[in-house]
Amino acid sequence: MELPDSTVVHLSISAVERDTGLSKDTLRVWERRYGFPSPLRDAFGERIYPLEQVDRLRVIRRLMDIGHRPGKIIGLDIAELQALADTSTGSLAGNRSDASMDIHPDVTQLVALTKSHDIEELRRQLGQRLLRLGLARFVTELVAPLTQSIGDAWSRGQMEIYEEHLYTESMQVVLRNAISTIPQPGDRPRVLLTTFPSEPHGMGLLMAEALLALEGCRCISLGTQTPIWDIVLAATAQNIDIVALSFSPVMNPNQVVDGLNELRAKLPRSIEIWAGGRCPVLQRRPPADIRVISELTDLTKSLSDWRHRAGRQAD
Amino acid sequence: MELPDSTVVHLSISAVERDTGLSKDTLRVWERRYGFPSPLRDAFGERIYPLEQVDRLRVIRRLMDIGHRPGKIIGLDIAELQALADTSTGSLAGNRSDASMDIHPDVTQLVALTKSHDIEELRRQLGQRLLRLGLARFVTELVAPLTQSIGDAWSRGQMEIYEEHLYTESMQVVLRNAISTIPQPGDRPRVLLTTFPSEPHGMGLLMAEALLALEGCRCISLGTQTPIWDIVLAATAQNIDIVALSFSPVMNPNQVVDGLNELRAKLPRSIEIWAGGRCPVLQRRPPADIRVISELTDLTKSLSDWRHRAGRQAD
DNA sequence: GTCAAATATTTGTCTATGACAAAAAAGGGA
DNA sequence: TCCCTTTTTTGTCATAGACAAATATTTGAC
Repeated sequence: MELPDSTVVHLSISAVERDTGLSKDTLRVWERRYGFPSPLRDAFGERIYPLEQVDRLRVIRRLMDIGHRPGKIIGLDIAELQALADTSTGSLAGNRSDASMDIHPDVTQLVALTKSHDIEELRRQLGQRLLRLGLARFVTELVAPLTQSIGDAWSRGQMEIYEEHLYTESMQVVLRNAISTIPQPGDRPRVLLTTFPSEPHGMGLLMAEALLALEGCRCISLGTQTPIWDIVLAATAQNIDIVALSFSPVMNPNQVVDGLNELRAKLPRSIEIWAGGRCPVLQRRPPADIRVISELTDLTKSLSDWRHRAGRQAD
Repeated sequence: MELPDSTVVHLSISAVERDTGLSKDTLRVWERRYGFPSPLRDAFGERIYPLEQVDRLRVIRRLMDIGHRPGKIIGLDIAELQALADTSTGSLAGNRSDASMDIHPDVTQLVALTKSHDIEELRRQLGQRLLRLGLARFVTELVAPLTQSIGDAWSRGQMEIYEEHLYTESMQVVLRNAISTIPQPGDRPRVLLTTFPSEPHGMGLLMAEALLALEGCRCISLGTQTPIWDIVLAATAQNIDIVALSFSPVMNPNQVVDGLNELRAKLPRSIEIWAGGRCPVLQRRPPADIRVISELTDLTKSLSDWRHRAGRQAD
């Protein structure tokens, strides 16, 4: 894969923030404390980061997402970082000590297919698996582990972001299609699905929507990135029973906890908040009065619990 | 619509940044210069913003998006701001002086339907319109003006963000479904569709994808928010002819221009960049070597131009 | 009067450095 | 091994000054 030689070899601090997800404050304080990154300065005394350093920052960022601490890894060079990425799995950082639920051969095959960039074939294969398994099993047994494998591969540097985007786009098409064919949706509970403003990943929402709709829930999806106040407005206006939120490992832990607390404070107690997704902080510091859904399979359990409670209240 | 009384009446500076889209730097410098916002301080001396001020900031932000300048409007109170929002249309700030292409009655009806929150009916109506008009006319004559009307209504404060999300979600379902039924996609040009990392709106992409696919393009969509470097990687790996980007008015003008220049520098000259969307800066300062698509209808024109050029080169 | 060039103002983002709370790691005893 | 306390790490907040780029205003020519 031959790439064009870039005339722009340096990035401004805001470009680096955009490309690495590290805030300007963090970039500056790292420079002060650890001596890395060590950007050059332009004619105005402003930081300009060589591409090489930006790449290293990206790798560091990925390692931090799976539990490494900056102070320990920031001094390592690219090769050492890569070695670390290869050895460490997502099982650092308090991920539930799953026996990694032995990976289905289909999953490895589909990961490989994603990397081959043959989108048509990928989409065809996904459609075929969907038909074979049925939507519920397709979601729990294939989509969930596959999405996680893709995420793991990315964090190990074995997959580019754009490849993840290609996968996500294909899978979304398949899932949305399947969801829209679910015959007559039920009436209760009314579930509002969305993510916080800093969470752009929508796969979790689609998986949840599929399972909930199959169980007869009325799902109202706002898509991704809804401001907290608007979640409150939507929940009250739509007479919602449950607000379901999805979090990916990339989300800033503080934003997760602060956001959930803020939302809990603003929503009436009668509306439940369910938080799902592979986000470490949900396990480590689960906020009060929030139901944390660790596994997709817990969703149906939580749902029958809700129906049980709702039934008793109605009596 | 009765809302819960919130126990949390103050927000931290990062929460305000998240909810208003104004950077921390901007919030602090406004306070220094204009005396607004004027947050209280918590026990640690950190800013805490009353909800009332956050609301005012949101209105100010909306007015700025349509061309007002902060210095002129920051002193106004909520009522005056609202009055301003009602009078000013999107025609400030160098929007092409369209005669607003007299609004189709369907559009006003569908805007009203969106505000009524009857999603099922909205989706049904959209599906019906699609069948009646055909996909191409549906996109150019209905989706485009409707989406703009929704955006205008939002910037006038007549529509909440969550209502916009409900609309977007419904329309996306309809459009994606329609796109997936387009029979056999053509082969060339190969078009990569995506947005920059700070642009979460995906409607423009879907509209473009629909029109391009109808014209026989091979569309490869990465969804929204792809890092620039990954756009480059994807374009080269997928043997792309045209990278099509979509921009909404909310995007920061600097990020638009800087991003386009960066992308242009990193992509081989043989790959074209097409930039579309109702983003004022695209008209005011169009970057060099980028094709700006002002109107959706220009898309087919640009496409035949491309085919003409490609044909000549092949000779 | 209109239009273009020159000047002035506005505005966002950058700089630097210090401080501190919350999270994580390490230490100490049952 | 587990729990509680102390220490270290780390991100984010604070202040305040600077300046370029964008926008508005004035000047001068026609």
